[in-house]
Amino acid sequence: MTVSRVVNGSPRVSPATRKRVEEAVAELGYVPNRLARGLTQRRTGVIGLIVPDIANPFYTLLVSGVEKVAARAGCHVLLCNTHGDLERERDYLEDMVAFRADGVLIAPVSDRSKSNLRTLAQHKLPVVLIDRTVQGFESDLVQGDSVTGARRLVDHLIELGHRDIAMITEDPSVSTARDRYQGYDDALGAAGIPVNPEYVVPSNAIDPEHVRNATRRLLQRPDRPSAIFAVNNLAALGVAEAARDEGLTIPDDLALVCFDDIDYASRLYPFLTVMAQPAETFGTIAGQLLLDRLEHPQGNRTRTVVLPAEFIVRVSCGATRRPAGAAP
Amino acid sequence: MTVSRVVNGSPRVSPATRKRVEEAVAELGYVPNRLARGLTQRRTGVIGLIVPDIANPFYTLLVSGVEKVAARAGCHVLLCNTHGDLERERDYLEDMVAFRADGVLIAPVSDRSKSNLRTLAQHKLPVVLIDRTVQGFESDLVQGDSVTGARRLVDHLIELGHRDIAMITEDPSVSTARDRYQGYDDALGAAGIPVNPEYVVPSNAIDPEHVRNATRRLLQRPDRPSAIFAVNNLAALGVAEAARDEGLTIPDDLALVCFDDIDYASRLYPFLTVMAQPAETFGTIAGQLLLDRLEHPQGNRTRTVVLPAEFIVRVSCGATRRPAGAAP
DNA sequence: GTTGTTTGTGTTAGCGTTAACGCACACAAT
DNA sequence: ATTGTGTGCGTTAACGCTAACACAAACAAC
Repeated sequence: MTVSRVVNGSPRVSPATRKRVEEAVAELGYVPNRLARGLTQRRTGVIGLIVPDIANPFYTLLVSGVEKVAARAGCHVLLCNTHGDLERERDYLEDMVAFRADGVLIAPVSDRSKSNLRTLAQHKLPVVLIDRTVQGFESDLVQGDSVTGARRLVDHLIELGHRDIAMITEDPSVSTARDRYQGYDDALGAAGIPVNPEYVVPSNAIDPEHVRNATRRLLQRPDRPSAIFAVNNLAALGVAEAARDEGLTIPDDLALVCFDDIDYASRLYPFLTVMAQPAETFGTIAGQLLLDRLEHPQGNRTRTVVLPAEFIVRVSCGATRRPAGAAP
Repeated sequence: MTVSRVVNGSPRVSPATRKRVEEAVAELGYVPNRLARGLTQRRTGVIGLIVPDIANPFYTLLVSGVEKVAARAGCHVLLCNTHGDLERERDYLEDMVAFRADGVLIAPVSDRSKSNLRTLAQHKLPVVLIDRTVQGFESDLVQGDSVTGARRLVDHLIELGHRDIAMITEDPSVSTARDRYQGYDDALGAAGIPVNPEYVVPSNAIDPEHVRNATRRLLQRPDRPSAIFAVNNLAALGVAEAARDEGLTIPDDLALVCFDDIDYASRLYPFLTVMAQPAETFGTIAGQLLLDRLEHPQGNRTRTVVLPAEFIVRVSCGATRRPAGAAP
């Protein structure tokens, strides 16, 4: 018990005893067992972080942001990668309960994650949703403004003279895909361009190969579009590969814009015109919301933070002929 | 106890009892407490993963690989980001002991991580080093062949006619930096080119801004080099930015090669000539080594796996004028 | 009918902490 | 001298699980 008091810095220990304990701790290499501590305290200092794809630069930065605020608060991150798979998501969420994580940050697979999330609610684990909402599930939330962002991107294409604008999207059960389609639709509508259903290509945006194939088929059409709005960065990557496959040059033969930057790619060579979301900030804010809720568990009202995206014009949309001062 | 037997699938339970327990579990939403289980079993199913920079695409893919094999084995990953900071690394390692992680995968900061790692050895936590060795510390290890890879890259620059070849490197206490310098030195030596110490620029490769500034100074010299070998992908990124700052075009005014690909960047737009290491495989192999050691704790000999890198010629070295079929 | 063996279930103790309380001692106030 | 107030440290029990053993009942073997 006295050891516990020393380790936890309780003041009710005499300096002499404290010193003796500290010496013993140092000599024996004693490290307190946080499992045992978690059992008694009902607090583990672990938070779960669940994302569909760590390797997607958007989520990578998000993870990085979460880790940063967690570390600052003395918390640790259990990282889970669902690969967009609902079952894996369910298992991971149950695991978070089993490990008695203090809370969970999750970029859910889609609206169908709702039943998975109820497990958490049952066990009273605080949750913060990131990037994607889940219809019918209320909780703290950090998201971007997809409708406005998409509108802006497609408006830009229209201003450049494009009228045959396709969208590579993903399942409408994903809130961001829904919202971005809405922005696309709004932009076309405002310009008096009818939506061509053949130009709205559903795909699996988590997998660039899938996008690549879907886009190739689109580009092989006799009435192929002159511009493409990709629902996110990895979809844009698939489009770029498909264009190369088809011998088309971006932006000369095909304009391309998308949501989410691929920052290292853009810094290396400023190619993609994007709505860049502050991915790391998504993570830090979400982390703070969760930590805050851990400190004030009584707080009842759910909070929503909407982060603005930044419109960055580079080469792929065709607005500029080449990147300033760059190769090749 | 009977519940425990049902949950763990022990055969010594009657079907009737098993059914009753399962029904109760479902109805109550009971989820076994893994902290308590960890306490009795001395096994948590958690492995620690410690890297210097999650956001570096190399480590991101590595993390992804580790998570994949861990998940397959029913293990979970505690993710730690040291930002190349020795103290943070020490704290994290101690935390891994505190959480009674079953083992640790670590890409250490440098040779100076040795004392940090001894904490683990004391507590008999299995360790697998990834990417970087630590002088004087024996353990399982997964690494690339940096000497050969660097030699190949610099040989390539020499074949293209370059003689004024600089290297952006990092602290020689980092094994990969040491090895890659060795390859650079070997290549120049074999070509009879003396090493110009002014061309060997030490930098902090974890921070592209730092590299950028160091490279700008290098490029402002009257005898600026015609080619640069960057110790890794993020260093190359700093070089690319510095070149843009100085109004130089890559590869026309400056050739650039580096270790480690930035895969999404390269797929979007094939720019960098690199030695591409199989980053995800680093993670999966390391994970397998650790899991194997968890199953066979008696195993004594440490194992070393060396993974080959792939030499990929793209635009930045100047060997080709433009990427096949791509823009702009 | 005695002696094993197997099967299903219960009991006890212990994993390493800490919350909550207990108690001796010192020191001050009445 | 009595009462109160801290201070420093120890004891007990509990967190939720499982290893190890206990034991009754059923079933087989001699």
